[in-house]
Amino acid sequence: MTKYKSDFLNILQERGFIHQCSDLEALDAKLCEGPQSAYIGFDATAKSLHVGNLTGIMMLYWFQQTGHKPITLMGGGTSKIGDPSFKDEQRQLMDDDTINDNIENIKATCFKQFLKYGDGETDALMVNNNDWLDGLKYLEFLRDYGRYFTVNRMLSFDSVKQRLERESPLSLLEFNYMVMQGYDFLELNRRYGTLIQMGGSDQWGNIINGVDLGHKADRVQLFALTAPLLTTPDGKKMGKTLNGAVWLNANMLSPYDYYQYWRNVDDVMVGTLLRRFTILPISEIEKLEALEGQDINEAKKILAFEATKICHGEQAAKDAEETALKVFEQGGVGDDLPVIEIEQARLAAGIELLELLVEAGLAKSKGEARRLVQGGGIKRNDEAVSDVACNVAANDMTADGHIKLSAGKKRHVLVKAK
RNA sequence: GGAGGGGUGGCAGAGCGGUCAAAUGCAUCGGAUUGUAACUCCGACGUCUUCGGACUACGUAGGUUCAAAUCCUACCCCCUCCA
Repeated sequence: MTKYKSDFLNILQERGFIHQCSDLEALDAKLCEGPQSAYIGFDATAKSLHVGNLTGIMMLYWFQQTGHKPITLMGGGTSKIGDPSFKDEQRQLMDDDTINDNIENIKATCFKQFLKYGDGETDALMVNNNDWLDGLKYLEFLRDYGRYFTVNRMLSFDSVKQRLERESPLSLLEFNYMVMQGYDFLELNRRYGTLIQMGGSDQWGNIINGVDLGHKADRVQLFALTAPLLTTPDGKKMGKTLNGAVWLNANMLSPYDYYQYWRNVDDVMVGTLLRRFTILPISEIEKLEALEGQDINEAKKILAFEATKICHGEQAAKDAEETALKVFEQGGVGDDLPVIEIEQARLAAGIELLELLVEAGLAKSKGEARRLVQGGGIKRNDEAVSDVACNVAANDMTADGHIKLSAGKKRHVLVKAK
């Protein structure tokens, strides 16, 4: 294993964050000179980031921990046009208020746990590229910076090449994204002396554009540092649950579900994930990685706990862990299970099971609920239900004052009276 | 601008007048197995349903037919070749 002089690169190396770097040696030296600043760009199109963004956040975390200044760049300007890479979905134009609201939410629920913001030398900084992109003048921009981008070179980037090979259309707008991202880098360097941009390996081309631009326009050496993109063993992007993305915002995904996401990860991923998304000492991670067979569950519990703890706090992680223990190892219920409240009167009268399943969010439609029952996937108070037409009523209440409904082995909802 | 090919379910991709709610694969969800994993096997997979059916769907809008994803017309979009 290569040994670096800087703490930052050493940590990144041993935790598996280094994929490509424009000039590792020079960067290493630079990091030893004193506090540097590095940035990563994030999307501002939702109220929350998701686990797909976590790699970047952790890179910034370590960056700050090793005595440097992380900058979180929100793509407020670029969000206004919408990300064109999902060209099929009609992209709705987002207004400033929504975007700013998103940014505030993201800062409060996704960054604050990981990064310390402030005015100090190594305090994190939040910027919005709308600040400089919004006022750009097309002609001026083309004249001043457009000359540094050759189409020949832009065409050589993988992201572009793939699109051309697959014969899927690439709009000028999208083609311009890399130019704007490159410009962000230059701008940050001018404003804050930022020398480093990090990101996932898919961002390499975009980042390199900024590096080149810095070199050509201002004669500064900028650095690109990317992390390997995380994929599941079958090559898909990580971060999906039954309900969609794994959000970091507790209002969009409960800490318990967040915990469960990590708890249910593939065996082969555990080591990688522990290194990346926990801050446990490497020596401890190595011990966990050595576990085999059923014992891997222990490693997963620790992964889930640690990952939840960083994102949602220790108490939330403990609660999630406790609920998981009660539900899965003791077959009972826990406080963190989702609860749905039904009016006393309705409950007393009895509710059709299928209807209740839909209300509880365990099925999207009554048809689906029916199929679940027919397939033997529904349980009431841990007893399989086979009667499609049955009702749920007040007398199904357990002594604890709830009815436990389950769809499959992992989805449980508590029905309570209100 | 000219010639040709094509737009089908979350994706890929069959079907080319009735037996098509539409083959097959992937993805997804349940079940069995297990370790809240993976693999494998089985089942489900448009919406509603009094479980008999009903309704909505094959780019968009019309038309021909007892009957259309399938034929015709117009329009929109994509691709290839020529200019």
